[in-house]
Amino acid sequence: MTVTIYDVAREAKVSMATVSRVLNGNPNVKPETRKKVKDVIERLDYRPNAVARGLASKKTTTVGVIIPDISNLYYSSLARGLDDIAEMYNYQIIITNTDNDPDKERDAFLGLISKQVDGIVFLGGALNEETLNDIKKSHLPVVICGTSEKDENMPSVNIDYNEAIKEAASKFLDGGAEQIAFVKGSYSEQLERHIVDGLKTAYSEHDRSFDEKYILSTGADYQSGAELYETIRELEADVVITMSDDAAIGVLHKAMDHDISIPDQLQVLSCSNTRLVNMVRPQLSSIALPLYDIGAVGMRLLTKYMNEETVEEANVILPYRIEYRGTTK
Amino acid sequence: MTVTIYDVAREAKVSMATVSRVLNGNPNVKPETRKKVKDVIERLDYRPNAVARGLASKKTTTVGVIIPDISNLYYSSLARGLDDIAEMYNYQIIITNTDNDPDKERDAFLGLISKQVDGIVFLGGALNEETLNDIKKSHLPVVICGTSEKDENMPSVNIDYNEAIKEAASKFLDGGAEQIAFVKGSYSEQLERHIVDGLKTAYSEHDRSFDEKYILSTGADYQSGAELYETIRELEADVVITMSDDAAIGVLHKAMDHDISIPDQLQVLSCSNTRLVNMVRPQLSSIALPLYDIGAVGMRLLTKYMNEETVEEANVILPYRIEYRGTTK
DNA sequence: ATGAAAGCGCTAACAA
DNA sequence: TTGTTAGCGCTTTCAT
Repeated sequence: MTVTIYDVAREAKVSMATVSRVLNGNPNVKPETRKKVKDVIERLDYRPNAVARGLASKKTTTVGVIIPDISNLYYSSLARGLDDIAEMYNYQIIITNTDNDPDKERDAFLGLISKQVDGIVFLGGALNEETLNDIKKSHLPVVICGTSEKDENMPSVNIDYNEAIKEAASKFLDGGAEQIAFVKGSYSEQLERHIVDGLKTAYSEHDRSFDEKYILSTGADYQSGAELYETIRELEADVVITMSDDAAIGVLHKAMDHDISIPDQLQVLSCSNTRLVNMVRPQLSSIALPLYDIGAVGMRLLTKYMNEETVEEANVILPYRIEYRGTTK
Repeated sequence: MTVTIYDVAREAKVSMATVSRVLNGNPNVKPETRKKVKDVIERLDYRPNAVARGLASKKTTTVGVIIPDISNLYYSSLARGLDDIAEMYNYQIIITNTDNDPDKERDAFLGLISKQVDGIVFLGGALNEETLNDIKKSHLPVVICGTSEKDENMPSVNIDYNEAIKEAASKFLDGGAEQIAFVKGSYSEQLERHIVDGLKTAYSEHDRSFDEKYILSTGADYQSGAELYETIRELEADVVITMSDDAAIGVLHKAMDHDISIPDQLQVLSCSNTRLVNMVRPQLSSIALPLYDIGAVGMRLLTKYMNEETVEEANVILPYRIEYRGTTK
């Protein structure tokens, strides 16, 4: 049979309360009692049952992670940052993939609730309205990483997309770019709005106006990018900015297949900077999002909420860098 | 306050036992009672507390996943397959990264045990001896995916590495290759042995013998591959087989930087076939491991153990394909 | 078909 | 400093 706190108490000739105290580092235990108990714990190879603990204390030391697709480098990089910090604070993470499907998202959320997680991190993708309401009703600590939701009043970690895109677009425009096309993935509307705003600002600062027909919509994968190339050519854009690295590489390769010279005839900039960027030739220019850090900071932020520490800033903005490589002039 | 099974019982004017029965689909409930209870559940928006359930039933419907690094495409592809099947069977997964560090691995395992997971999947990497013993002692269902451990008597899902490498090597040798170098990552010794066996068999079938100095050791990342190129050149190998796609691409790019013509002067074959293979030019030839399927089948296998179904074959071998693309003749 | 009651293994008042 | 005891919210015999 499995050894319980009761066995330890009996062997150490103390009450289970005392064992519980040494387990939880409660200072109100005489050092010699503590030692005695620890010895028995060691001898019996006793390990506390986290489930029982969770039931009694209403804390499970697990946090739920809702993520579109863990096999996507963008999200898994965020997730890795999360997990490292979670581990540091002795939390474990339950991951659920949603493919950005609202139904799956909701199921994931309800599943996590029933598992009594202490908090939830929402990674990337679009948070749908209904889930958002569920979250609010649950009164659970929630942090959103790498995306924005509609009313931006939930704790979050991001970069300043608006500013990043503005900076990039300005530079292209300064360099004489004719027309910038922007390829969005399946991100949140809010995030998209920031980006379009950035684009518009850059244009207007150059006394031009950005036509929304240059906003292209597609999947975040290589194939989607490749398929989009035709549209880009028809639009006669000479710069493409994409959300995902994969899509950027799809565009890039397709363009090269058409003997378009990169970056002279077409410049490509992605917005992720996963390690894919170094694996193509020419190397992909990219807005470097500190993905790992976003995840890590997000988890740290969540621990603050879970421990009811005071949080100075609920909406953390992390710095970005624009890495100009071979696909830009 | 949160609504409990007791509230439902009271409102429905039945005992909590009956509520529990309808919750668990126990047939011994009069249809009209069932309906009454279900109505109340709906009305109160009652959701069972999985922690309490876990404590009472000794089943948590969560499985632990021990993985070297979730931000690695190889592992995250496995993980995605896992999670999809887990979801299908109503399990949730707790993921812990180990970086192949034995200490982290052990901590991860102990953490999962204390969380009372119903089973564990070990994904890739090397399973260290001590953890292996812990696992055996725990009597928990465990499945190993995408790697082999020493005594191959644990349930596992893999491809036939030996055969795959033999086939690939034979083809190179048939094509007049002078010397094949093999680049291993940080995989299990057992797996490595299969691969070296395959290599040796291929050589001996060509009346040659494989010299172990052509086995190169490095990390699984791009940079490691790039750094290895020098060694490969010194060894005068004209074929490189690597475990990871990243490393292969590193070798590839470095070789191209040295104006080595691919595949004429150097052929490169990786062993993963993650979606990176299409993102380099020339496209990377690769032994296609059905990563998603390995994860999915592994999870399915685990559910069988957890439900105490009979398992016909504990060591599943999935088919592989060799995709010859631009980096091989 | 339904209910009563005893746990599951722990935490957290409250007493002492 | 330590022990007693009452739960936490559910499942699961055992009666009825």
